[in-house]
Amino acid sequence: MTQQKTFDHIHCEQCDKRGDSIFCCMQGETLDVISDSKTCSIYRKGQVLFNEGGHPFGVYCLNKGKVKVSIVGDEGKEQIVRLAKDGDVLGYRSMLSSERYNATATALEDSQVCFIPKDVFLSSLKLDSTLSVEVMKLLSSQLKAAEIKLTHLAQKPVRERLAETLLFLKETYGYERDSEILSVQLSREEIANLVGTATETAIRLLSELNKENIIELMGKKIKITNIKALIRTANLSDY
Amino acid sequence: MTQQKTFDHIHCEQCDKRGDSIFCCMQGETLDVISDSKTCSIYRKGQVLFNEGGHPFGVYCLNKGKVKVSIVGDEGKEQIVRLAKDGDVLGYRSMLSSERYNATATALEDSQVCFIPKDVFLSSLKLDSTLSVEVMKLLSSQLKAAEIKLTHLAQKPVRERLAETLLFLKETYGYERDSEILSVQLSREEIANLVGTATETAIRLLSELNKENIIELMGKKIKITNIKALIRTANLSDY
DNA sequence: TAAAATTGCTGATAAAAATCATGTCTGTTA
DNA sequence: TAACAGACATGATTTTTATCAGCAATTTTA
Repeated sequence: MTQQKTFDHIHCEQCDKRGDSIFCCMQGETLDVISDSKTCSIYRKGQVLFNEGGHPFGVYCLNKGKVKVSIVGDEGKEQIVRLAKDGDVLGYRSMLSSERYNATATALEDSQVCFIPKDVFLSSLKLDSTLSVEVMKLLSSQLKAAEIKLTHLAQKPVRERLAETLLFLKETYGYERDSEILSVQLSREEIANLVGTATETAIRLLSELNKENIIELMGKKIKITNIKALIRTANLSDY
Repeated sequence: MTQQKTFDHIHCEQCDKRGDSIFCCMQGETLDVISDSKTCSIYRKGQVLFNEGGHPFGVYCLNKGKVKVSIVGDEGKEQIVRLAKDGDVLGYRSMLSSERYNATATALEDSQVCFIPKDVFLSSLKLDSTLSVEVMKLLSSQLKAAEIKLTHLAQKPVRERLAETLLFLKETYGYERDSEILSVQLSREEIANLVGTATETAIRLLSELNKENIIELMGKKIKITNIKALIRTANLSDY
């Protein structure tokens, strides 16, 4: 394993990302134990936090950065199942059920990641029932999201799913400051693997949306020029 | 609401389905409270346990029977996201996050269902940490299953997914006794909504598998005559 | 910085799947 | 039991999407 560069620890209590995370309701001693036992490192773009099939030794807390979580299908093709942002916790699921990882987590850009050892996390789970509740809520919302995504994959055409994916990227990571440019940069292949289609199809439909002045393509950067039209092409029942 | 027929309560401690359920590790007083507060009713085939959009008032424990859990897509088409069998618990997820149901649960055959009121379940969750752990494990495994299903929907052709679905039905509900006939009877439309395809496509591919002597169609009954060939057409990496 | 490799783009074609249309079979009900 | 509705089946057609191929642009690396 390559040596990870570390970054300055701050106490979890001071972490401004904690409010949105599963650690939001924790305090005092239990939080101290977690804070003291964590190690914080920087993952460069493309580096892997953990690998499908590997054994979990703890949970990863994304302090700052962007991470994709993906599964490799039977034909070797990547499917991105989730995107993680600041404050998100990764790799806890396999740990709960003492299984190997069934997904791979890869940094989409240079990211600061805290690692909490397995035994510390599990004992915190026993000691602090608010943590259990938060974990259950998180799992619930992820399950809900997965089932909706599954339904859309089964029922919606690629163009609608692509539009939906772009909106999802906006929801998740937002815009670059003072612009309508998405603040994630994904390759066309990654966009396709998020949408669930062939790379060429994704490229083609992106340039279609470009021609229709719904988005503007600037290399890897994507600007959403007409979000209303994008929502319309996503054809969502809610929104 | 129609009056449900009830069936004889037995104490949860005596329930032989409990071993496989999230209540497996519970005992003593906490289990008594659950057992005393539950109501047990019979849902006839086609009856709905709970509806997408409705408010959860408790959890459903399937004592005996078969239930489908489905989401209605934006175009009004049903997508079956899960199948429940004896011992499975339903509707706990929306309750945990105090949301409305985001799926509908419908009896596939006459089923005995126990209902545990919300407050009782939630307080048990606080009192008994083994229950929390089991809920987390259950959510984890369902999330894993959903992500795999999602990946297959994105990447595998319908024929493979249909074969996979038939194998899944066998895993979940097994055969009728002394035969290779699946013990669930679904309409062709339901099979299609499980596979994620058009009804005609499902019908066509079923009769293809029939012609190839991999399965045998007997009305709604499906006999798996060559499971090895079925596994091969499912084209799974594991298995 | 030049060469190589990867990524992005576009057109042509093929394959897969959905849709439309029609007819048959099944079970239900008047 | 006739007739009706609903489910099932199958053919024809259209639409959607994937695949293949070739080239341009960009990025990486020597």
